[in-house]
Amino acid sequence: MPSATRKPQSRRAARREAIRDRLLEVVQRLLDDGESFTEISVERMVQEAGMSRSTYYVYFEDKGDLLRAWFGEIESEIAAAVSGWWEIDADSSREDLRAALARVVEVYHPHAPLMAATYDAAEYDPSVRELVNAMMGANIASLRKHIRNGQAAGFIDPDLPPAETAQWLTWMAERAFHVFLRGLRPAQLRTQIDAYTAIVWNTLYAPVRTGA
Amino acid sequence: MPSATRKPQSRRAARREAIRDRLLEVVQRLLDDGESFTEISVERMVQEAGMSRSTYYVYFEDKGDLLRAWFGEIESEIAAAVSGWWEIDADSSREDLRAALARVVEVYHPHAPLMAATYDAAEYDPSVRELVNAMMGANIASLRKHIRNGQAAGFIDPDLPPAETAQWLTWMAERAFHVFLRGLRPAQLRTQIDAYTAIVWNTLYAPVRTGA
DNA sequence: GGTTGATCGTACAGTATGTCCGGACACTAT
DNA sequence: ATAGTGTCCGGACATACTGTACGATCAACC
Repeated sequence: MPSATRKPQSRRAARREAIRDRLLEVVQRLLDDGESFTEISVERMVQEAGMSRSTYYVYFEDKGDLLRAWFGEIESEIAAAVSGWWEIDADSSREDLRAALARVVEVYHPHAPLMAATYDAAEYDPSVRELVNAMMGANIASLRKHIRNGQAAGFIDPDLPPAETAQWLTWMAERAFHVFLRGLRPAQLRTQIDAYTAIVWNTLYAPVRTGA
Repeated sequence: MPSATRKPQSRRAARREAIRDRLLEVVQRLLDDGESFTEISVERMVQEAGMSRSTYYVYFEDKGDLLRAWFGEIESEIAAAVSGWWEIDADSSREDLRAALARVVEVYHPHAPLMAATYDAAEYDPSVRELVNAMMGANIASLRKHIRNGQAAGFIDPDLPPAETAQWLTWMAERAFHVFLRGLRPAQLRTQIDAYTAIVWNTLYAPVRTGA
């Protein structure tokens, strides 16, 4: 009998992580082959990972649980990358912005397929939807705050409506990351980052620079 | 017996349209209640429209066929609205741009729920996916051409990479229309159109104006 | 050698999709 | 009136996927 003090949860949690990673690898591969998460059945997933379906349901509540387990871990990594943007201020150059946005793209890029799967699953799985909405909400709120600060400090176009502009720009990035940056080779990202930088720079920061 | 010269297809086609509209009304209502198209079963749809499930399959191939039938008709309406944007040139004011974009938003807005459903169904229905990709591709190509023309004519920032910028801006609009403009009352659209105009104006046209 | 934990196979209920068919009903031409 | 035609309904069916349950198996470990 295992002692009551030795928590039995930790072994199980570790096992869950191992299985999760094994499955995510399979899912990633199937996604790269052009299938959507909705089209991938648990049976298929589990079979290609060499595991029985019943084992899956030992560790995961349902199909979406796999993505939820992954999302929780990745979220902070993304948030850390994005936070570099908020350090842009009156003293920053366009190159500084480019570096900050490039970092976001580069951190996001390897996770694009699974991220897209998560946004896909959000369409029919309410608990995934909640996660996704929370993340987007947080990102939008951060950018809105940055815009407000920048307007107060005079380095962001004062004519922009902060909340709405934050919404448009944040969702723009979301689509870009999931739809057309996905699958690009790192070298091909350069021009995409150029375009992203140009849009953000021209929209937010350029108007008050050329004017000054 | 109906004469062989009197095409029996026309009656059927008309009937199909009538049924399609009846069903789309139901779907629209369910979507407005916060459900996603994936979550709505044919059974439910058909039942709330007071029709049998077998009748549905007389007129439609599968679940996605309903959306495909609708999408074909609506596409040209959208395309017509967007084409106003391409008339912006060196002589146009920011107000002209705003009017053009406002028209796009206003034409799109009432169709937002069904459009979102179509983009949702694209995740698991390949033939819907094809339609959606074709439309986005066409829109992106139009904007890319506009950017190229504008750069040649000197009224659009020459530093922008045309293809990539077109991609980012087009997908930005897609998300906006489907995700957060959806459900807004017409009066609430004003500030959103302001933000949209500001982003497009600052990105494309403003840089070469303040500079000149 | 017996206990434990992890996994497997299988079976089951529930739900959805798409197909098929027989019957009911109305309209219409003869 | 009646037979043909178009339209719809209800139900049955095959298939597929989800999530749950349970007994069997196998390896590790005291």
